Amino acid sequence: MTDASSAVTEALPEAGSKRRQIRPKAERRQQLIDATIRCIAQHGLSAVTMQMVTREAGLSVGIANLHFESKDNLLKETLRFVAEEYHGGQIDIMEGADIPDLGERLDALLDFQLGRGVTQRQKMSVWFAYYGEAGARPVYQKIVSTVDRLAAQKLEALFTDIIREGDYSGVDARELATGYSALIDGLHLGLLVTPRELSKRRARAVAREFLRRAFPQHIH
Amino acid sequence: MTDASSAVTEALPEAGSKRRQIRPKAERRQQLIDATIRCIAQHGLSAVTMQMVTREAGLSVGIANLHFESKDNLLKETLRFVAEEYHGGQIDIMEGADIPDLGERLDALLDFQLGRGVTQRQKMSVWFAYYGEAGARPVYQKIVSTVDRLAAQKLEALFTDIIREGDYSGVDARELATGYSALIDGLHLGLLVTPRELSKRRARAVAREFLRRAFPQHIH
DNA sequence: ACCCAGAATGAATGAATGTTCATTCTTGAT
DNA sequence: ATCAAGAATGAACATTCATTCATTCTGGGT
Repeated sequence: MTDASSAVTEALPEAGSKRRQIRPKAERRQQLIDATIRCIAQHGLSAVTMQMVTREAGLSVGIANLHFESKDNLLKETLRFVAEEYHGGQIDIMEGADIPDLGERLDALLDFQLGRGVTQRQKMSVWFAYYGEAGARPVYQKIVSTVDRLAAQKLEALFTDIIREGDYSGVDARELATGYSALIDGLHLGLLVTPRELSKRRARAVAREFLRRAFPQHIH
Repeated sequence: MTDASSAVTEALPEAGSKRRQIRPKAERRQQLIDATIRCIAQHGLSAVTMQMVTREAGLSVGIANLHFESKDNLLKETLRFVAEEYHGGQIDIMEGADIPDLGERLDALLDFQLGRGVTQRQKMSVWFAYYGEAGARPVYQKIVSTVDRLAAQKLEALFTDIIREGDYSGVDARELATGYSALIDGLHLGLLVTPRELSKRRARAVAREFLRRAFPQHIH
């Protein structure tokens, strides 16, 4: 994937560095997308303005319409980035030839899904902000559906392998994959909306228990 | 709870009935909340305007600020209504002395959670639109948390009873309740965002399988 | 040293939105 | 029949926001 941490060679944003910098298109795009993510997380999707985003990025308002054609497009591209980052990470692990043991691979998947990177408030906020609008905006539905379908297929394939290896009976890989995906989504929701009631530790325990119940030989 | 179907004695909205009607405060409030729900579902939370809502309700723009002080407040009260309707319905069933058999009570709960009333696109859209903003708006978090906590307690109590009755071992009621709640939330998300991939029928099958795995004697 | 393609800026513009309030209208009590 | 309380209206206002574009500035090529 593209490098998420964009501010590598960039000077510190402080110290009145008002000097205008010219950077390649791709870098500016990522810079604006990152700023958009932070703004959505902090203020909510419905409160995000172009001025807010460009100020967060340390740029002028005109630049956003230069690299993206409109606010709508910037939001769309931001969703695409988050969706691909999340699902791409999942898929990498599920395909993961680097982890031959299937049980360990499951563990790695769970770690990714409920670990530091994904469950950061920022990313979760963005994720569900778009879900909230998805009912009214087919564009968002399509973006999420596309990456989601691929991830679902990979998960089903992984479950199928595990079922074969463990000789589990009476288990439908497809149904189980649907359930597991829904469970993870629901736990993310809980972490976002009621962090007092649901700790990250407990969320992992719950997800792990779900897997253990289905694949007792592979988990623990 | 308050009567959700408000338009009982109201005349048909058609036929140029431009005559001004004076109605009690509570009725107008509900009328506006209902209109808000429809608007959020159709256009998305971030696109909802006061003009849109009042037109949908067949009223003038001034009326909204008469009964609610502001748009913010109208949205807040709408969330409160949806949250209480959903969680209230759940709690009624879980406490339900009218269904003595615990297995049947579980079934009734599942029917409610994934049945017609709740999974209507309208209600789901509203639900997740607010979840999306919850990260940035503590008010929303608080409203949802309050009702959510009570429902979680009732569910845990029900699971505890079932575990005792079925003599199930190695099952933690609290953890299982967290998992089941998360699963239902995740299935709602799936139904909203990827209705093509997840049918209502399959969502119910998945949830049912989760319960059957935990309480085999009580489900089927 | 010079130049210019195009990256970056931000004041200006016009459209949209939340809120107000002077006015009109309805209804139930007298 | 009359009246007052207050419910309902919608034009007007002030604000905010997305978008534009004339202008400025930068950095690599010559």
